[in-house]
Amino acid sequence: MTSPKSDLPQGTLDMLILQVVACGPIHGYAIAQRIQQISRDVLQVQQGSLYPALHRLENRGLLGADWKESDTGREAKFYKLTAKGRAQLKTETANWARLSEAIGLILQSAEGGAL
Amino acid sequence: MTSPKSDLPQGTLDMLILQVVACGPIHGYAIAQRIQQISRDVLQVQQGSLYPALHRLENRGLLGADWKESDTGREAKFYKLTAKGRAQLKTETANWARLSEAIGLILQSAEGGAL
DNA sequence: GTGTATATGTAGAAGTGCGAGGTGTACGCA
DNA sequence: TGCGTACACCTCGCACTTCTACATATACAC
Repeated sequence: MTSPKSDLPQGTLDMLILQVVACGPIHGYAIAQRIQQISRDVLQVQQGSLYPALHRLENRGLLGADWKESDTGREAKFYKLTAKGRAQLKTETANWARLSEAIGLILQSAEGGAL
Repeated sequence: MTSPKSDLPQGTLDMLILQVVACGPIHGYAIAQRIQQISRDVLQVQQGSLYPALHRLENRGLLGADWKESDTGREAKFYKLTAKGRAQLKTETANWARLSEAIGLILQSAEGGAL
C-alpha cells in the first residue's frame, strides 16, 4: 500500500504506447521508462502488460519494428509508428479527451449540489 | 464499429455510480439515465454493466439499498451511499484526478517535443 | 391485447492489465 | 571467480470488468 499502485484504466495503455512511439523510434524497455518518467512515477507499465500490448499493436499494423543496437550496445527492437498507427493515435486521443471531459462533468455535477 | 462506441475505461463505472448515488437516493435505472444525461450522451451505461456493478458495490458495503416506490408507481431499488462508500468515492476521485493528469502529461509530452 | 417505457436481473463472451516466471548479455564489485 | 544488478526480450494464466444478448414483470396508451 505504501508504494503507489497505479493500475491504469483499460484501453489507455495502447494510446500511451502509441504516443510515446510517436516521438520517434524507441525500444520497448525504454517506452516503459519514458512513461514512468514523464508521468512522474504515477504511471508504471509492467512488462507483463507492455510486451503483449506491443505485439498486439504490431499485429494490428499500428506499429512497425526493427532490430537495432541500443545505446548500451545490445540488440533491441525499435518500434515506430505506421501511418495507420498515427491515425489510430489521433482517434484514441480525441476519444480520451471526450471521455475524460464527460467523466469530469459527472464528477463536478455533485459538487454543485443542485439536487 | 462505425457508430460512436463509447466503451468506458475499466474501473471508472464504479466511481461514476458512486458519484451519482452521492447526490441522493436513486434507483438503478435512473442512474444510467443520469450519467447519460449529464455527460450529454457521451457516456452510456448498459444494463448488463450497470446491475452487476450495483451488486458488486452493494456486496462491498459501499452502497445500501431499499425497495421503494418510484415516481411512476412501480417498485424500484433505491441505492444510497454508505460511509464506506463515501470514503471510497473520495479515494477513487483523487486517484482518477492523478491518473488523468498523468495521462495528460504523456499526451502533451510529444507536442512540446523536447524532453 | 399489442407495444412501449419503466425497472430489475442473469449468462456467456471478449478483452485487458497484472503477477510471476523464464532467457540472455554486460557491467561493477568483492 | 562469483554474485548482484541493470538491461532487454518474452510467455502463461489469473482476475476483473464491460458488453451483447436474453428473460422477467408492471403500467399505460391505443
